[in-house]
Amino acid sequence: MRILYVEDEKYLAEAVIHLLKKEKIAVDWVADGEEGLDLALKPNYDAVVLDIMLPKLSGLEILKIMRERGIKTPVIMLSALNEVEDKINGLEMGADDYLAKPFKTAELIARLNALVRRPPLMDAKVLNFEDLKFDLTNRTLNGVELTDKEAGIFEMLIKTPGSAVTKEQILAHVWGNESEFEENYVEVYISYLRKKLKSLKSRAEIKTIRNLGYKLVYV
Amino acid sequence: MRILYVEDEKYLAEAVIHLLKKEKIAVDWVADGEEGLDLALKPNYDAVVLDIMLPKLSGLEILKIMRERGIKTPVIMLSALNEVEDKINGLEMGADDYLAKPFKTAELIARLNALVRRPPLMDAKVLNFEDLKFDLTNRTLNGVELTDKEAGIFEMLIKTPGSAVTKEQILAHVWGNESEFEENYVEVYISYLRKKLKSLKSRAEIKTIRNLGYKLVYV
DNA sequence: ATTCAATTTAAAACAACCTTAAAAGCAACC
DNA sequence: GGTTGCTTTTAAGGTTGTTTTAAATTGAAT
Repeated sequence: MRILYVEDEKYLAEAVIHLLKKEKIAVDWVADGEEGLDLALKPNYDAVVLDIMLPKLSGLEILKIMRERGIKTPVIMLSALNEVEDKINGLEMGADDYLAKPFKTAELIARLNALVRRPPLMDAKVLNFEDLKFDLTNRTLNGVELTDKEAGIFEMLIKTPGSAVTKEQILAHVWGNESEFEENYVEVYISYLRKKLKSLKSRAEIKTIRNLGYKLVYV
Repeated sequence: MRILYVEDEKYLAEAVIHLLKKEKIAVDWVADGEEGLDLALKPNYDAVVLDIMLPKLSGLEILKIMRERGIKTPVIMLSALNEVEDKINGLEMGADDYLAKPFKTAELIARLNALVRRPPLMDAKVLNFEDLKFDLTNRTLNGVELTDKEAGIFEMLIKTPGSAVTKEQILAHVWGNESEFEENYVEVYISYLRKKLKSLKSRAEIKTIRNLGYKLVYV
């Protein structure tokens, strides 16, 4: 699960992020409303957590614009000390849940899981495509092991067989916010994945769509 | 058997825990409702014992949220002095049993055992995997003795042969609530277990899956 | 033909993991 | 009650596999 967390209190954010990571929840964190809005408008997240009091643009405004643009990503609002009015405003504007500060991170995790409708832990998932069987718990593809990043990318490809995934989506999902050389990361790992697919003698392969991205196809 | 016990009366809790330990029941104890909820939402327990009157979040609320989230761990409710209404509420909300305070710890033990459907004592359980025979009652693996922690970890591995167990799952199951250095505990004990497996000349071994966990495999 | 995107490789940097040993904790025994 | 022996925790250094970086090569499009 990947979420966007817009929060201006640095220390709080760091603490929360640390705990979310332990739950295998990847977090993109930004500290002001404008940046938050930019990221929230991209369809890269399973959920968005918005503080209300923020520099430049409040959480409520972000939410409002998101919904106006038709972005349906689930949103959890955070606000200090039970400001009831905010709560009402938030829920009316289309927030999916609400959490009063201070909150327990575990409570946030629980609500995130509920929102993303994923049972709290463990699910021995296996994804199939033609002659491929991708086991998420063991991170193996037809028996051969994949590394973290390989698995992250392959999961995206096999979940949308036939339709393309952009490099930006891959970067966002597997790496989060990063700096230089980003696109090459994906290229490198696509190369590794192709090598592994070939070693499996699978008839599936990763097809490049120039200037767009990649997709998994069956030849 | 591992249980979660949420109780704000410290001295009562200590007394009860002491007696449960004698029965080989491992107990995680927390004193307030919020912490209780956090832990109750994880699938780490064979049963949960909830006092009703608690700071921050009542036992009934914890139970309610647990069931909403689909957590099916058996729950025993505790409440002072036959508050009949609480009893009814509790059972309606999905509690599995109910005990009025003050109670005899032996009574609690009996109900826990009943709930976990395990005959009061003795069960000569033996888990097998390829050339390994792990005897839970005297904690021996092909004859060699394992310590508490070694056995706790090995049990998890041998119960899910072929699929990986994460360090977090191991920590939760074998240690419960803990603080610093946690991950290293697991690493140290995996190392000990490997040493013992080698001394047995078993063809089974513990495989590391980087960034994910461990699994038992046969070479 | 030239340019820009994508591929591939290999080395360096990094983080996860392993191992060991000593310290601390605990329980059994005299 | 202190000694003994065993388990668990703490800590640090070494090892290995993964990820990042970078640069050279290939391939597609105008």
